[in-house]
Parts: sequence; C-alpha cells; structure tokens
Amino acid sequence: MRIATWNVNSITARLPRLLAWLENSGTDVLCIQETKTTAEQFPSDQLRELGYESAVHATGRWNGVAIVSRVGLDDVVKGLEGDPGYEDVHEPRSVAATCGPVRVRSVYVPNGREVDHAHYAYKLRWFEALKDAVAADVASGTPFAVMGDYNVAPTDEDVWDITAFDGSTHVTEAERAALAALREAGLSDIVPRPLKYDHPFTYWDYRQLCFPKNRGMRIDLVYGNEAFGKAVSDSYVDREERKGKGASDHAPVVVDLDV
DNA sequence: ATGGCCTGATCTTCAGGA
Repeated sequence: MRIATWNVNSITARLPRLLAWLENSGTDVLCIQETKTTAEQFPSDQLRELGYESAVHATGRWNGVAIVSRVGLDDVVKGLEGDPGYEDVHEPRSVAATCGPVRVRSVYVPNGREVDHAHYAYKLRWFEALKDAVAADVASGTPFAVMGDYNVAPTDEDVWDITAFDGSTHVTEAERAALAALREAGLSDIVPRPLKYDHPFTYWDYRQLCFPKNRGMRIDLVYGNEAFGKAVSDSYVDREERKGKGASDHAPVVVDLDV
C-alpha cells in the first residue's frame, strides 16, 4: 500500500499535475494541504473518475485539507478537536479518515508568521490540541499517522542553512518542543529518503532559484504510531514533482507500507 | 539560462506563504 502527503498550494492550480501524479505514482491514499478552495469547488468528480473518494475540509482561499483514497474512506473527522482558533475562526487545517487498514490525519499546521506574532502563539496552542486529539488513535493497534505540512523543521539539518533562519519561525526551540511532545506521545518521525542530494527536503521557496540551488526545508512530515512504523517498507520525497512549470513549492512525501 | 515567486480575491494591488 502506498500513501503520501502533499501540500499542493491550490488544488485548482495544481489539478492537471495532481491528476497525472495520482495516475502515475501508484498512490492509494493522499493527504492534501492548502487546497485553497471551498469544499464545493473541490474537484471530487475528477478524482472519482480516477477511482478516488474524497474527504474535504475547506472553506475558501486560505488553508483547506483533504484525504483522497482508492482503498476506502470511513470514519471521517473534519476539523481539530479542541482547536484554539485564530481571531475567533476555526480554520480548516485537519481532517482524519480510515482508509482500509490505515488511519490517517491530514494536517496543515499554522505558519506562525513571526515569533512575536499572535499567529505564532496560535501555532503552539494548535500543536497542543493536535497532541490531545490524536491520543486515542496513537494508542490503538491500528496503523495511524499524522501526515502533512507541519511548518517546523525538526533539526538544524532540516534547513539548507540554519544561519539564514536566525530569529525565524519554523526552527525555534518551542516549535521543536511541540514535535518532541508528539514523539513522546507515541509518534515516530518517518524520515524519507532523498532521491537526490544528501537531505530529504520537502519544500523549496519559489523565489531566488531555491530549488535549483537546493535551498530547501524538511517541513512536510509523517508521524506514525508504533503499528504504522512497523509496517513501513520505504519512504522518499518525490522531488521530480517540484520541477517544471506549474509545480507546487512542496514535493510529495511517499510512504510504502506492508499492510 | 547569467535569471530573481505564486496564489486567489478585495482583482492591476494585496495578503499570505515560510
């Protein structure tokens, strides 16, 4: 079974590449982030023609998450239980579903913007709520993973040059502590293989030729429970999908499971 | 190749992304 996570940076803009990738990559379950659509605008019909059901939690131009599956889609939970909200809005950043033998949660963690911004405090509270929300799934014997854009680089090695991130979000002690809390709660970081260069970056800024220069970050993560970790046979970043015209600024992270 | 981001909406300018 092949599952993956991909921040598509607008499913409308990415639709031709997304459909082609699903047809060619052998992916059974895909966790999607930044759909940037309403649920009504989500291309469920086109995906159904390829054999995929869709669970969508999306409200408009910002955020939006989904799970598409061709191996079943049950027990869908839209939204994050205990979501702290931002400026009194509960943004669509989490959706969970059971897809055949595996349960997954697609997450788009708040960016944080600046360390002294209210969005950063929201980000840390959001992580707290996530940890509580997934406790039961983590403890279950079912393979379970929280997959998505975490907007945190777990270590200094997960950015192209840590000195370029002095004072920035995504690399702070508090954000990394939030990841550590998830690991202590029973989730393991399933680190993918890079298909080129030394480190499995998953995001490269559109600007300043960051992708050709491999100035990337590893911020799209797969955190799996014990049963999930035992089932993993391979994992890699599909950097080919970051190339060329009409690419997202994130590449898919693919995980193969023996289930 | 000697470059210099992309998206959708408030739509020719902006916020947000990270």
